[in-house]
Amino acid sequence: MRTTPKGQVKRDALVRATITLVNNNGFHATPMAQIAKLAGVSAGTIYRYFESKQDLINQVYMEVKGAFSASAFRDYVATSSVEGDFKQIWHNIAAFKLREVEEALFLSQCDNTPMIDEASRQEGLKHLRPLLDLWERGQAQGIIRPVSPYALYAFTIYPIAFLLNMQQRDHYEITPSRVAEVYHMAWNSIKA
Amino acid sequence: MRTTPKGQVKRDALVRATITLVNNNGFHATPMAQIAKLAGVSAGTIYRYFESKQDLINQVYMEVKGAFSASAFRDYVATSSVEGDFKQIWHNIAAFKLREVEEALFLSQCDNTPMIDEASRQEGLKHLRPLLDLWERGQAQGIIRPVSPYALYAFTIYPIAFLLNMQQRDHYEITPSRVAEVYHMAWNSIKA
DNA sequence: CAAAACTGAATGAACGTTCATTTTGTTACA
DNA sequence: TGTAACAAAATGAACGTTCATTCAGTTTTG
Repeated sequence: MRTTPKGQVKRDALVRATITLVNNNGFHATPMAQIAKLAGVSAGTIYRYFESKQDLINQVYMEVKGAFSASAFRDYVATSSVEGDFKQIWHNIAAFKLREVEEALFLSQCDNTPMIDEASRQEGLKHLRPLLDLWERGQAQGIIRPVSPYALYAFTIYPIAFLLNMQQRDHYEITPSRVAEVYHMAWNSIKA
Repeated sequence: MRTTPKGQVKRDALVRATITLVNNNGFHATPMAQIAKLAGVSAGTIYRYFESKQDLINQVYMEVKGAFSASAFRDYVATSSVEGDFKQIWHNIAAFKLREVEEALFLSQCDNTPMIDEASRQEGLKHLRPLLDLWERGQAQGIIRPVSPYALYAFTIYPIAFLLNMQQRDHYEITPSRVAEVYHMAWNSIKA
């Protein structure tokens, strides 16, 4: 039995290496040679899987964003409780960021720098549809503040990225009880 | 009468050019030659004012951070009202970010990437002391949630940066009435 | 054994930084 | 005030390095 399609093992190693190195040094400060080395692969091999460095980053971004969204909406089926639904999705997102720290830090860097094409960025945004729908529903019911989804995102999801960054720099530790506390802060900021 | 100390005019031009170009392309993707060109200065001249590219970024960061803090606490004197004090500081910060968009975007990029030394970062953090003190006071009075200052920052100041970024990408427009709304979201998230 | 995958040295472009030279500004002196 | 001597600031071509990418040759796979 083969669990990993053979042709993907080097590609996966390259994706992993890219995430790690970009987190530590930034995109333009990490040479292709270093990515290849950490992946245990020759420099030229990268170009068998990716057209260029930019293509590599874009693909990694899309994949990580996909994994993130899949986690965010895992097992999600809309119920009659907007707050319950939101709580579930929010905790899914928080859990992903705590579990897949490297992936989450990578996304945070992508979303805050000019390293990703605007096109790929737009594409990645589409995955958030279910959350936007939920928010609209909550607003229609007068449960959630009637403000732009960007404002809702800024006060519920974005702060998690900040806290994760601080944890990474040893200024903050994210414990389970703190997660609950942070959730309440998020909900209080957007509830009507 | 000379209003601008002659020796600083080229340095200022270089600082401005750095901010603009780093915002648009990122640190490692903007060559010194380009910075020089936009500043209307020869490439070699940069090294009369800055030791290296890294030194340039660090100095620009510290200066912008200083201007930011000065704005944040302009005319601030602690009163007996924690909420009033917070409101003033928060609006000072929001006003700075709306007025000095380029500077604010630059800071946001610095704070979210490995482009600044951890030392400079720590140094810049010190300027926030008055806000941290205010928060402690509010917590002692039971007015503000007893959580880490990083959590308070994540839900009050950090979201502004996100909204500014979205405005820059034409996904959101920050109007005066929205500022008031966003303030309430911030306060609701941290009030006890 | 043919095709596909992989290698790593080679390539050329781009970069940060330096420095010999020129330009601009200041001082000294008649 | 005009000018010669000096100093400081600025220039931009040149240097050495680093980088993304290519490709001729080698190994692996089926």
